[in-house]
Amino acid sequence: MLGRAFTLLGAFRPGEAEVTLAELTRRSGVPKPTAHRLLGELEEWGAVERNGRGYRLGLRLFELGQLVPRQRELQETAAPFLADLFEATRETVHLAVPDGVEVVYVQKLPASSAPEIPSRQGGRMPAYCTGLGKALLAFGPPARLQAVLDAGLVRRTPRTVVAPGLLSAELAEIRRRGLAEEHEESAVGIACVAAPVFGPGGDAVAALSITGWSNRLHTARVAPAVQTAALALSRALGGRPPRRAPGNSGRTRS
Amino acid sequence: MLGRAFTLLGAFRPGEAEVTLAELTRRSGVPKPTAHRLLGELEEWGAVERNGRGYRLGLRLFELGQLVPRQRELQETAAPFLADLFEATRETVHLAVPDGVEVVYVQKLPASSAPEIPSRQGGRMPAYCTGLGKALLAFGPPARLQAVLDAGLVRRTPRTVVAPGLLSAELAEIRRRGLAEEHEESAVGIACVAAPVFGPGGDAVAALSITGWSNRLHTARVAPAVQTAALALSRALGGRPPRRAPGNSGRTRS
DNA sequence: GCGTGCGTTCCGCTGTGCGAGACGATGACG
DNA sequence: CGTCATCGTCTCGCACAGCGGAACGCACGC
Repeated sequence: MLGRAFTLLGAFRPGEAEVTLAELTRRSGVPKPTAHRLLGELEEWGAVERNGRGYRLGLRLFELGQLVPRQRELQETAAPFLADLFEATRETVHLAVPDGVEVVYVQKLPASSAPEIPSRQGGRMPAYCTGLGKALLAFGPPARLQAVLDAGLVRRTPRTVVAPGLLSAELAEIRRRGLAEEHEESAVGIACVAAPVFGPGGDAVAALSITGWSNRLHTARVAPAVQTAALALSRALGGRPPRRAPGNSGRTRS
Repeated sequence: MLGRAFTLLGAFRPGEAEVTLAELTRRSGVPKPTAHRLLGELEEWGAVERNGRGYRLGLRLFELGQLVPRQRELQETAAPFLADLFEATRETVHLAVPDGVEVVYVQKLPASSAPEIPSRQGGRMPAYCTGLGKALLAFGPPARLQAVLDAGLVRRTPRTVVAPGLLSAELAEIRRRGLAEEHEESAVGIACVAAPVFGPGGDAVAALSITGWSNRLHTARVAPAVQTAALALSRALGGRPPRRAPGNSGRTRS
């Protein structure tokens, strides 16, 4: 029963004002009388709201969602750093956390001149083809990358990297630089610079980025600001970057 | 069963990292084996996450919460206006919507020099003793005010208005000015200026405010900025303020 | 060792959840 | 207008899903 209810909740889509009972039944496969009954209970609790024939997700879910520690703690600590980065660059700022083989956007500060970026606060994107995701893969536990490779790499644009060897090599380079870039791998016209944010455990627990038009974003110009903000946020979270392997010939950053 | 699950979800509190099964049982009254079973199902779905003996709300609820039309549509439209107001005043900015006899905070941009304000994004406060709530009562359907009066007015600070007649008179004044103020009615040391935000239907669908220390906030200085932002947001939402009653002797604002 | 509290599992039983079908309302179309 | 399709709402027999007291092993403090 609980699964059925959540299946119904999962049938609501971004950007929709309202959905009818019939449409929810079609999407979820829950029979109409059952869906009708469950929606009635969900409505009692505030998880859905009803307007005539239309249902929409209810405010109670927003309230619950704001209690989620994984986003709340991060968002509270990160807010000033993100605001600073937004003000310094005037480009769209993102903050995301890893979840399975994807990233979940915890915060998005959209720039007014921003391109149509397929990200959304509370939304998900595959990790392997986003700057944020690659930063998280490069500095996360190896099992995270393995899960991504096991799940398979799917081409989303002509520039998506779908060869496991190429991705691994890119992640190694990201580890050397401490920065990830994205050039139209997840969406045409979009570029991004992302840096990992470290928690007390030593792995990247989040990543933050600047996103803009690929033919306009000066990645070299914004990269130091992104990394600065990420390092500052890492410190505020009680984390710090891992030690560089001694044999690395990476450039000195002292 | 669904009610039980939601009761368990409702037992999580703001600011907690994790809660044990035993504590959830104590708070919710759901017997331990039942709670254990339900939490297991909630975990499968991502609504809760587990770490040893600790449970916490899961990312899936954050994702769902970000789909809620009532906050999403408002937040997307309001974000630039709120950011402008924050930058212009450098004080804490709030945006809230009405729900029953309370306001729910949709967005909060905290100022670094802000007092300890008992508000929280996704949190609730009574309407009758908050600037935001009073703005919503003054410009909302009369049934909303009636529900508040029926529920009763409870003193929270020495300055809380608990006489229905005084509250109604204050709301009439707010309707004349188009602005609400709060002086330590919800929390000691806190002052606030709030303005209603109108939707296409003519009633206030939200309110926005500036909040600060009561002995430091120049309400007269920030009030025009608050009202400007609220009127701009109203226009962006396809709404506008109601006509002034012809018999009113309020000051002309042409 | 003992006591307390924890999370996990079991299993008989019952009442809750289920949904095909029926029904009235609505809207589009000829 | 009549017909058809789709909508949301309700019914009710029944079976099985949900329930939770009790038991158990583990951890911790005295």
